[in-house]
Amino acid sequence: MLDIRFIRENKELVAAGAKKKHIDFDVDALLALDDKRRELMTSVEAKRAEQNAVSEKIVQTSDAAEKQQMIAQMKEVKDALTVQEEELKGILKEWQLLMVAVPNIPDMSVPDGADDADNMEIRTWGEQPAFSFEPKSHTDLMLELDMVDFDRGTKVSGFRGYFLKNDGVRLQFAMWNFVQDFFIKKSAPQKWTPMVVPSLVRREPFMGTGYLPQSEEDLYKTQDGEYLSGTAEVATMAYYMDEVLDKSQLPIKMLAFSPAFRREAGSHGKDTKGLIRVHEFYKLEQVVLCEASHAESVKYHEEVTANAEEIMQALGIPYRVVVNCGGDLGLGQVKKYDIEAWVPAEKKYRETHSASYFHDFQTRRLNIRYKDEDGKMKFVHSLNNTALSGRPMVALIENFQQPDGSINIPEALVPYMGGQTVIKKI
RNA sequence: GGAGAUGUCGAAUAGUGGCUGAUUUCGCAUCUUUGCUAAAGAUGUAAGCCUGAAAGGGCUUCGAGGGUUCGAAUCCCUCCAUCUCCGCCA
Repeated sequence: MLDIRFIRENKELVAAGAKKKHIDFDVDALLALDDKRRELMTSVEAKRAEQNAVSEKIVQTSDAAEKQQMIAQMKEVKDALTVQEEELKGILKEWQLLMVAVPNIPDMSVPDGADDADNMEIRTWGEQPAFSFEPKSHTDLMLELDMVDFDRGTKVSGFRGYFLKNDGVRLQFAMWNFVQDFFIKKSAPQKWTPMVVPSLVRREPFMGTGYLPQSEEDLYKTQDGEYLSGTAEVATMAYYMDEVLDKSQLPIKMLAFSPAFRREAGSHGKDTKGLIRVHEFYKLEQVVLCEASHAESVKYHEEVTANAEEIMQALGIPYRVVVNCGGDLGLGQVKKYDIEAWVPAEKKYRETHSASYFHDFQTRRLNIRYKDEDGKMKFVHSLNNTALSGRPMVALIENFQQPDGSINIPEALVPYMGGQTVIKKI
């Protein structure tokens, strides 16, 4: 959400931002409604002021007749007030709906474009492995090594269901532990706080982070009205919801682990095999809250991106970084980098990390503030990036496969695998 | 699942229809006194919105949302949270 006063004063900027994101939004319609809202509000408040003033007189008057007369007079004011309040309520509802639909303004450095095909590669790291044989997919490799069971996964859980097994489990846990230690070592000068956060989350945090109301169909919903979140970002961002932070606490860096659930409503035919696109997986997420400064946001955006790159480098997974174009940005995002790992069987880069910053778009909705030196309350800035999801393991398995179908363990993970250096058929 | 209790300004607390946007204590900030500290005293101590060049004025907020009333922290309803007891499950 943006500040209505900012929108009023910068309507061209807001309109241009929406256009760059390829989001239809009529700023003039919002501003017209806002004029109506303020006009009605002024009138309602004047009537309330009158009511308050006369109420005070009613108390002070001892003359019973005069009192009765004033009460009668106030009844009329109240009736008129009720009518206007109803009208205002309707307008406010409509206004709220438009307000949560206003897209945040993308950064100057975001390239133009309609969708992910227009994202711009800004750097690559690592060598795409040159295989002397036709590389297998992670699906085949894992099945042959008994690391996963999709058939029973589907039987038990339904479409896209899976069981991780044996070395699949050990490798996955090794990766969690490696990444967690990576951040613990990173915890100077500012501490990364490891957290395990809920996936079962109320509606408000989804509204606050910008996943609702726009993406309702992508979320699982319980019969009690909560939703299952697709990323730990939702609960982690809401941790400080409705709180006023001390400036000395900033930046707050959280490393949050949670299960992630995705309905994949719009991608029924895509990636139907393997672990690339599943309904349920686990995720470690970097979430940062910093002071309200563009420079700070940019600084930490680069930092959370660098963290993910360092992890990929330590694992030896070739990747590239793209800067997402306007059309591929979410409603609240100012700028986003995707890190995409090389997936040999597909001969493609596939997204493994998504680093974005939001300025105060999320924190305004979530009401997370701090008091600045000038004594003013400000909304903190927020940003996040994946630390590790299930996908890097897919890339790792395919990139490290050997002619005999075994998988070499990257050196960094060997200690986390109890000294094991290779996954092979026994 | 059943029964009951509670939710007030950073903390604790007063407050059962108008004189309460709200008592008191602590905390915190500034100032005074002081060789320094402590102690004492004085003053202040929310946020949001509307309006205004500003000064200022106004509105809203006592867990949240509705309702009753000319008027609600106070009465009624729903929800949320916490606590106690019972049941159920492990």
